[in-house]
Amino acid sequence: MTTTTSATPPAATTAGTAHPLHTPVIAWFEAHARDLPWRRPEAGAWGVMVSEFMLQQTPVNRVLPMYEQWLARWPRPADLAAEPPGEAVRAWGRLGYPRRALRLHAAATAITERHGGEVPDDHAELLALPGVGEYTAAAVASFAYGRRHAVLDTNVRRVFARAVTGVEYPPNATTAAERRLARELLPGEEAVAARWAAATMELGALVCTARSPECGRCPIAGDCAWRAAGSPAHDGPPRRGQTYAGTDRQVRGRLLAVLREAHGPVPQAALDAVWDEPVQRARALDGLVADGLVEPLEGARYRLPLT
DNA sequence: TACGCGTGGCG
DNA sequence: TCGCCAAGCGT
Repeated sequence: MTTTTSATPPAATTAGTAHPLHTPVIAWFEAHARDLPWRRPEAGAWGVMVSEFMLQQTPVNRVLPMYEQWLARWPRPADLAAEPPGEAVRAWGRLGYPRRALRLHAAATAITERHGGEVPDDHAELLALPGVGEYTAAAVASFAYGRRHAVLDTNVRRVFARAVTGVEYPPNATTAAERRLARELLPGEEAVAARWAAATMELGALVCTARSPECGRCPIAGDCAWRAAGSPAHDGPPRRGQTYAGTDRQVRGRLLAVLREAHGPVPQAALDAVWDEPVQRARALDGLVADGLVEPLEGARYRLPLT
């Protein structure tokens, strides 16, 4: 829906890199892709970058309203860079992992200072920005600028693990073999490669999901190595779980929530009220300060960072 | 390499 | 109910 392609070329690629999965996956994408705001032309590269930061480990539905608020308030990198980092943290709301807000603010500052206010289109320059790793650099270059990069996120890794490798889940950490496979499967033609990147991600997000894949709706079910093997259950080390209850993360979340909602300096006593165990509470607060998410003031008071 | 880092919805 | 899961990054 995001483009008006007529007559999709037959998995056309430059070298001998055409692969039987290209055409059905891209055709499926043309028919079923969601109309997400960061996929519209008016989003621009900055919109794509903001969405990618927000989508790091956070579901689309929770990102949508925050994305709209951020783009309305800060339509260009320089607009965000002109405000204190604490404003980014406050506007992050309850999206989680608030260090992303700090890093997005720092990235906006770097873009303003080093790139004339324009999000760079070069993978290496993107990678040099705070909070931009291998995935995000490839995603911005591919989705915003149509460049040819293997985009390996959790969705794509799962699709490849199943369809090509024949296992239910990819390894815990991205391996060299996965990167090689992703490069090998990448269509040779730049515009097709960008389409493929978005299409494989969308297939993983909508059909080839982690918990209950809907193989009946999958355009490549007939070519899927995992199905051909009888959909064997995951075998190997357990997938990395995330602990939360009772951890420092939960304490940090509570402390930061108080600071987000306050608009002046917050006295120590207000922070002490959110967690009764003093050692853990102090450790969590120290961590927030060390991360730059909280600024300590004179007289045992705290606020979101002004610098 | 493995771990720490938020939050909330779903099966 | 509660563990799993969600477009990762930095160290």
